[in-house]
Amino acid sequence: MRADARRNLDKIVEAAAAVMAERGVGVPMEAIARRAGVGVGTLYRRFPDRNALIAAIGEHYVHSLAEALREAAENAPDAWSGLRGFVLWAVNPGRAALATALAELPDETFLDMAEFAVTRRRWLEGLDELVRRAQAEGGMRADVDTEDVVSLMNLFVCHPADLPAHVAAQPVRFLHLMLDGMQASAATRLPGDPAEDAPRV
Amino acid sequence: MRADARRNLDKIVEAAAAVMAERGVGVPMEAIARRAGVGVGTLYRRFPDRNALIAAIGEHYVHSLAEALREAAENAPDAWSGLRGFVLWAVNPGRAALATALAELPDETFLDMAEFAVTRRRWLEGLDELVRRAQAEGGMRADVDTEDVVSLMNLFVCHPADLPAHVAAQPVRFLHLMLDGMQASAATRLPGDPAEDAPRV
DNA sequence: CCTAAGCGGAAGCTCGGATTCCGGTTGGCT
DNA sequence: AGCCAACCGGAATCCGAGCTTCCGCTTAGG
Repeated sequence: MRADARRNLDKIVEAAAAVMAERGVGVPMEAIARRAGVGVGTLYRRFPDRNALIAAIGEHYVHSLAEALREAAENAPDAWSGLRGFVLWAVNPGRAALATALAELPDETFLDMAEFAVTRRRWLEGLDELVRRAQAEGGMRADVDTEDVVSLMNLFVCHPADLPAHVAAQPVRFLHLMLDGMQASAATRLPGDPAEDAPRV
Repeated sequence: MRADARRNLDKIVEAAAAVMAERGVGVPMEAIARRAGVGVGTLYRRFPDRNALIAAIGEHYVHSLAEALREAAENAPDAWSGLRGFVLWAVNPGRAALATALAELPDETFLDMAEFAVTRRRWLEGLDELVRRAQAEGGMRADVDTEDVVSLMNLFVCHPADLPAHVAAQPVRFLHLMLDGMQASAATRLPGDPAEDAPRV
């Protein structure tokens, strides 16, 4: 692989991550190419379709998530503030924002990316562990689960262009509100609790 | 206007509200026509473009919001639970969900709908009043404002199809989380507070 | 200096969705 | 009952955004 080709590849992945974070995963290929400063031809030579591109970005993304999570879990004074800090970091619009798109990608896309799947699973497990710990320590309400946390992240992260203007302007503000709602001290009864909402026979 | 034409008009508005609530404001005109059980031709005869349709729905919508707000404000035991009840009601996916689309409509659209603008303003004022009251009574944290509440509603309401699957499946759950975060008892420091975040000179 | 790898971006294609239009239908008045 | 203007449905047409290909030109690297 020639040196310039290599450089372009990096520029493309970086640009795609940025543009998709800004305008959603469905952004025109040409917009990505333009941002990367290359022609669409170059883009297509490297990535036969959008999914390949998403998968490539996802790989970077998940790695950085895993890294940040590890760091948060280790350095925070307690599990809940670690979790809070991690989510705030991860949703920063500057980071690539692809969790939902990744989740929706057909499995075939990852055929030759075994390592990626492993990292992803490990990340989810790490998050789950941190959540449980935060709950055990009493910082986080017990009726919220890991999947809720992931959804919360996705809510702000996946289609920034479609968010109401005020939310898009300061997503961090709303993130704080949500996180505050996840605190143990905020707990009210949440719907969807199987024990409570089961149909009475 | 012939009686059947009148009936169709109502069916169209109702269908459009439902379909847009489900699939976003950009949903194909044909989908609306199908749901209403009429041909696209009929749709276009009544509403020259999408905006006219949105405005028509918006009128209904705002009226029902205003009504619900009034009721909540009067009947709830305290302002905060009234506000909470109102938001939970308003975000119910069964209701028309158009606030964002309405806000983004060009002003020309409302040229011959003076009454609508009035209702809308009055609704906003009522909401604002309820918020202030909830804060004064100590039920709601003071660093959240009316605009935040509106944005929160929009967040769940505007493009349901684009929400992460888990959120879409039980939006009420996330709504509760957000509302819990708005309770006075949940308050942590929120970013975006001008007094605190002003650049230090 | 040579050549194969690599590049850019115009051209053509696809397809979802908007919009038109007209032959057939029907409400409602006489 | 009979008439006709209002109204309807939906096939046909139009349109443009975005995808994908392809080839003549450029350049890295030996």
